[in-house]
Amino acid sequence: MDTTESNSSSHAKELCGKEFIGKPISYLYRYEQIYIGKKLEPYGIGSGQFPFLMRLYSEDGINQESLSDYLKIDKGTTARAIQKLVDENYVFRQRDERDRRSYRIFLSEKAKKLEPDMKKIASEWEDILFSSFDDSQRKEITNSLEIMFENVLKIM
Amino acid sequence: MDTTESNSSSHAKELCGKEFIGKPISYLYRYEQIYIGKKLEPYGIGSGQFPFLMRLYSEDGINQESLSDYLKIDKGTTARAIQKLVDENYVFRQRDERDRRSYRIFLSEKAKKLEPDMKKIASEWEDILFSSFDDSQRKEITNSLEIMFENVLKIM
DNA sequence: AGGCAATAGTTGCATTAACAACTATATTGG
DNA sequence: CCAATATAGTTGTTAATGCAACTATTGCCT
Repeated sequence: MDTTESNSSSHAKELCGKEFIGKPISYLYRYEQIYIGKKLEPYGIGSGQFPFLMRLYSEDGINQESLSDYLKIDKGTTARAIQKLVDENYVFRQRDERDRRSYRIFLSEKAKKLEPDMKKIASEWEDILFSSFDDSQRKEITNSLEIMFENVLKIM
Repeated sequence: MDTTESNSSSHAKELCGKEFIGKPISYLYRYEQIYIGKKLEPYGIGSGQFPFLMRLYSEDGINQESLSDYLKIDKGTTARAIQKLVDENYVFRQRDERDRRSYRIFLSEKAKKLEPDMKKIASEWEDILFSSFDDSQRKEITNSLEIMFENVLKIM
């Protein structure tokens, strides 16, 4: 990969010798979708529902707004993902009597039984990503990614 | 792919107390799409065309298969992205006379003039991601992400 | 030469996701 | 209390993307 790039700004210069960081991030996202999607096939759901399910394992009974806020996913996308989870009997909605605009989302028994399966899928994906790193590097990288996440949050 | 019980369950435990690595990766990908998409609006193209344009700045005249291979993006997606770039006069196709199945993709003068603009968009995004890191950490993180990319490549 | 597998590209279809406009409920300020 | 505003959720539209089926060309093998 020997490329000669013209660098007409100080910023462009940084990009010259190496990859754009967007490339591995895009790749890791897209292939996680494929990997998780395949693993979820036997369960009748898709990769788009996975983050919501994982979030509910941590905090059952929260509403769609909270899910959207936490995952930073559009509330329309959240509405449709939850609908699919309802259709497949992974969660059910319950009107919040304190605020009748919102629904609280609860895991079904079926979903609760599958929690170990779901967490195993997540951790196996992590094991692939980190297969060449030791636990200390793993922590370091995870931490760096979360800081980058915060850096973007600050300006969005 | 290693899916042994001991390995994954020990890591599944780690998943309990902290974030799934997929969360920041997904976020960084989705918000890059939004950020780049907005920056590209004045140019009449979308975030989906950006990686192809960037790749062509490094290696002009390659074919769609090479673009797909390098970016690890489906060839159907590549076909449609290149079509949009053709429609907006950023690139043109030229039949490869040595292999008439393929087209070589070349940057137009318009695209060449905009190379500094495009690289500036890319590097400004990187500056946001890395805003709390020094150059050495930046290199370290970039390198780690590329290794994770390779780790996934190995098994896909 | 003829046939068959591989390669390059296109297109239909499905999923994920953002954005915007909309409904319904809640809250706040006169 | 009512009007204006804010919040929770839904839905239509669009873009990016992967997969699979298809066409066309190439190259290999007997």
